[in-house]
Amino acid sequence: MIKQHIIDSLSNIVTKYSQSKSIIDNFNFSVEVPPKNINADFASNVAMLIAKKINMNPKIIAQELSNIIISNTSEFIEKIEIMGPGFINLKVKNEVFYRELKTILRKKNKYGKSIKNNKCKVIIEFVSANPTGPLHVGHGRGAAIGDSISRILKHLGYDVTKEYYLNDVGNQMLILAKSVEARYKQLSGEKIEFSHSYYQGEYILNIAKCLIDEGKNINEINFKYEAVKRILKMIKDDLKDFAIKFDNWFSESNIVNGYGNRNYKTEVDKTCEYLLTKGYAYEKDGALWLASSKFSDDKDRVLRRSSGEYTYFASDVAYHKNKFERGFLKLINIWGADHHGYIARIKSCLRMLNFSEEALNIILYQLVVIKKAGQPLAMSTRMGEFITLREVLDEVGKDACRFFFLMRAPNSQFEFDLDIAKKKSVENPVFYVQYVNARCNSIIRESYNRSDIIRDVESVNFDLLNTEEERDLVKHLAMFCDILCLSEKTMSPHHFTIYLTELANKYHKFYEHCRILTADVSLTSARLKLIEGVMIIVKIGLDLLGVSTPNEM
RNA sequence: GUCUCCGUAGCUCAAUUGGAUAGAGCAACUGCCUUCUAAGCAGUAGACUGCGUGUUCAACUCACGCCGGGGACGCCA
Repeated sequence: MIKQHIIDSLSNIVTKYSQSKSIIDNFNFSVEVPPKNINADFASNVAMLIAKKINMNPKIIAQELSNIIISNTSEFIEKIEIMGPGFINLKVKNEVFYRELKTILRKKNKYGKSIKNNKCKVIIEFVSANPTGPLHVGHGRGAAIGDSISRILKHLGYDVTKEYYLNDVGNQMLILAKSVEARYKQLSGEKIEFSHSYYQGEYILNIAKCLIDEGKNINEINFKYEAVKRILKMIKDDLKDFAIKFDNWFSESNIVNGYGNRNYKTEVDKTCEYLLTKGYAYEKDGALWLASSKFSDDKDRVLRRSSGEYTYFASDVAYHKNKFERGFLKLINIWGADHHGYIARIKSCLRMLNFSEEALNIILYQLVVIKKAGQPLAMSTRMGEFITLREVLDEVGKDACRFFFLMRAPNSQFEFDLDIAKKKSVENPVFYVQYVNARCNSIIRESYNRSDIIRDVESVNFDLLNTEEERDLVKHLAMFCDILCLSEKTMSPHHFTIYLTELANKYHKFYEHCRILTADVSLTSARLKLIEGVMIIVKIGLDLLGVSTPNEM
């Protein structure tokens, strides 16, 4: 957390400085890594912000500030320069970075763990695909994002629960049951038409075949039960091979039908009653309406249909209420962008129920466009036209697939060109990063043939790591925790794929320029420690993405 | 029509949330393996950041308006 340390030190200085100018403002200034052409480790824009406030020349302010900085932070700042319109550029002493490297080596895979010291209970809900068909690539993206965010939050110290919300009630279940039943009858020789409103996918046919093979009488078969059971098995298998494990599977039928006792009021009953008594809901045309337009929604929504059945929306509201009641202080939902119109509705409802709407954090990911033979494919579960996650997993493997999904910010839509993914699988960026670990490992193994190496962290002379490549690499390692915090702030794991690719690039450069195993024992020992540090960070980083680190490639 | 997201190199995407000369990978071209893994490194080429106006010391980033693409607007889930 070198950057954070600099921010803290600067804050103190700025506060005193502005008091001397009788300004009250804590200036939301930045400390960033400057562009390559600038010979500094960090740069701050604080002088320009102050200058604007009191209408003075930013360079003069920068000069005054830097005098104070240099006399207060001499233990870690080596040099200050004022450049451009008034940037304060800081060169940090090498030993500061070496100290951070030592911390990495001491803490190993616990490095960066719980730096936020926040044990807040968080529930993150993702995938939640309807059990009417196998997972497609869109679900895969949501799965990769959700799982990676939970890993990041866990590493930061949060108490995270991963949950899958299972929509196992409603119309779609009826259609599913009928679809399987129709296929079953066709296979049994009945000449019936297969409605275009049924699920067209081949998996429906396969389920029907299985049922035939089991030889049960048609009257004994509960088609809905059999279909959901089998599809759920497919989904769970796919997730398992995608290295995703949920802590909890939450069934919508619990909310709608209760937990078994039919006479008992269900959660959705209670939620709707509450809204009714508070005047947030009203009856009209035989249906129960939510007055969501009084909040941030653009119109009112039906909670209970005139048929007496609850809408999906009603059970979803009760479900979110249930999450709060289970004691979660922070709710994260990973939704496909097609749900965006839903946010205003659910948030306005949470306010009516007296829950904090800020506690609900919804991350939308743009849908994946699949391209095959240069043509974008239309996706529709019902038509059976979709690329399954399974297909992509089989083609490119779990690691490449996850890394690929996580290279983009959730909010940017991207094209998944299947032909490229298949053909270029070996040149996927994930291998570039994994290769770092394989190369490091090979050297470490080789080093065990020598008895003169200094293995103790405290006895190694890190000052010997003084080439440009080494300093660059150590500096990049020291940025790890900042990326961790950034990923939390933006709720996006893609910063890590970028960070790791850059780290790999710096490592490979180092590898080309610096021979590690040489006759110089002190230098060899220091470089081996640097390699160990790289391996630790690559391992933690890839772990946060759910990608493995093979020792040999 | 209303809302929303996106538009950056030939392609797929970044840009530390307003910072300095906009970066990677793939594709193309040129070099580098009898020493720790060439799934690598070095180099060349490739960008009017869709268009326009504005805000300011500073705009890919913010505001407004166009153009183009995705998505959402059910008593479906």
